[in-house]
Amino acid sequence: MTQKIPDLYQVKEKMYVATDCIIFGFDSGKLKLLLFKRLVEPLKGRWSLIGSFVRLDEDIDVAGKRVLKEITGLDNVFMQQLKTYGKKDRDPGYRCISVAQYALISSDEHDEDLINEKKAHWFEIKDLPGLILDHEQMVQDALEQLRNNARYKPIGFELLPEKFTLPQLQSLYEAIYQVKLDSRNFRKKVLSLNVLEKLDEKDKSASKRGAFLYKFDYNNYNKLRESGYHFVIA
Amino acid sequence: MTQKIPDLYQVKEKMYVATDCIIFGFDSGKLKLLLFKRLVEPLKGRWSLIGSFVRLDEDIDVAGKRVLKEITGLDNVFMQQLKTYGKKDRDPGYRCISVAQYALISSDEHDEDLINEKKAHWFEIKDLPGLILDHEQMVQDALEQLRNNARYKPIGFELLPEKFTLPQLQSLYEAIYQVKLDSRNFRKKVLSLNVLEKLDEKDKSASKRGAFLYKFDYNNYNKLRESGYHFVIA
DNA sequence: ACAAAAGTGTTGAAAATACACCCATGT
DNA sequence: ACATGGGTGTATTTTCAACACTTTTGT
Repeated sequence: MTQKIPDLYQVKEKMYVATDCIIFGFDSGKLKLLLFKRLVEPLKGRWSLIGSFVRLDEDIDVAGKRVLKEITGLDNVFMQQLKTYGKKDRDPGYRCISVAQYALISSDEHDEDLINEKKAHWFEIKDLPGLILDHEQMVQDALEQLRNNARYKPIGFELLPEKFTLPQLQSLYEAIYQVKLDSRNFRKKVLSLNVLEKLDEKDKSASKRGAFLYKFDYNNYNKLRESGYHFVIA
Repeated sequence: MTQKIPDLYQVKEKMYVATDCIIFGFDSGKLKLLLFKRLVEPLKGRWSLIGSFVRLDEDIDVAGKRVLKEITGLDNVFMQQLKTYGKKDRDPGYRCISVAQYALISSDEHDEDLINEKKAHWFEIKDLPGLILDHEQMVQDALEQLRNNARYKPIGFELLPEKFTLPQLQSLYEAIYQVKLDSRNFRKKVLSLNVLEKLDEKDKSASKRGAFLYKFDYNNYNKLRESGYHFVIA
């Protein structure tokens, strides 16, 4: 039989490649999502994720960071690729695939003026408006991945400021998983992991007594990982 | 201040979009990967994953299935998107991003002639040759995801024939995680999940006594999932 | 003095681990 | 009869889950 070079090596068609950002924040005990009112046709005026085409000379993850910077003013944000959406008819205009990436930002940090200017709005996760195209699917998938990952990696910490209190951390996990946790068991479990460093300061913004602040200890976390341990909160 | 529509809505450049397939198999107690000797320049003769450009009128996941079919002759294979590789210089020739997908196939099924014809070869996971471009990274990432997923979802079963024995299943998990498991504890745990249906047949290919065959029970598994259970083996 | 959130221990149940021998069968 | 892999039970340790009161401090 003759050896035919398969067709697949030859078909070379180009497509539009975009990235969309699912931006999670945490504020007042609520898990939130940053959404945008589209300023341009088509679908002008509808809520959507923020996205951009990826430039020819730009890494995809860099494109995500660029978008995030343009919107929030933030650099150095935790961002992770979620999934690529590539149904041939997902965008009615032209063939465009989208690499969705999700970001976790601590909501005390972003630039509010910038967000207002871009007609963006923080929505509670339980109360999202309808979104264009496959953006609702993206959000569902991102939530699922966030929940999976927050169980075994400390990415939940990315949603908090550098220094945070245990009640804040607990409330974050409660918001992510939509459950109520017992504070005694929660503290026991978290502290037993030895990945939190207790500081000598207190945060008094949430109570008169004040709660001790902690920092996440990446060194200890990495040691823990290497020894094959699984990080399970909640 | 004037509201400027951000640049990002306007840059529209097209790129090549490819998909690469990480094909896992399980055979003789070893976890294996199907690799290909490249038939075309550039990098002709080097080992690589098998891939293809995605066609303009083709969903990305469909492209993956097409590639898999061309190589193994198999339809209806478990396949899952891994990650999109989009560094701007990942391919030296032109800007090309690749959506990596991984497949799990039960090694008794594929078409050997087809594989020979395509100059493909099954490599043990512990003994892989060097690969082109970022394909080694893809394989590492796929392994990590396989290990993560096999812990909480029954995807390990995809690597076995429809009917399999408990010693086979145990050996599969041992191959995935590179550990030795205690057969009593393993059986206890797996059977306690109630997702296996014991058949009245035995497989005598591995021992004189023969081992009972089991089938995976998707109904019970789905019930289990809905009740929020986490599937943890090993 | 009181309201409001922070912090703290114990007990019982359940799950995970460690561990060694008999069984069935083909040769 | 023996070699080979299949199959089984129990005791110990560890982890998880349930549960309520005292402390601190600003008003």
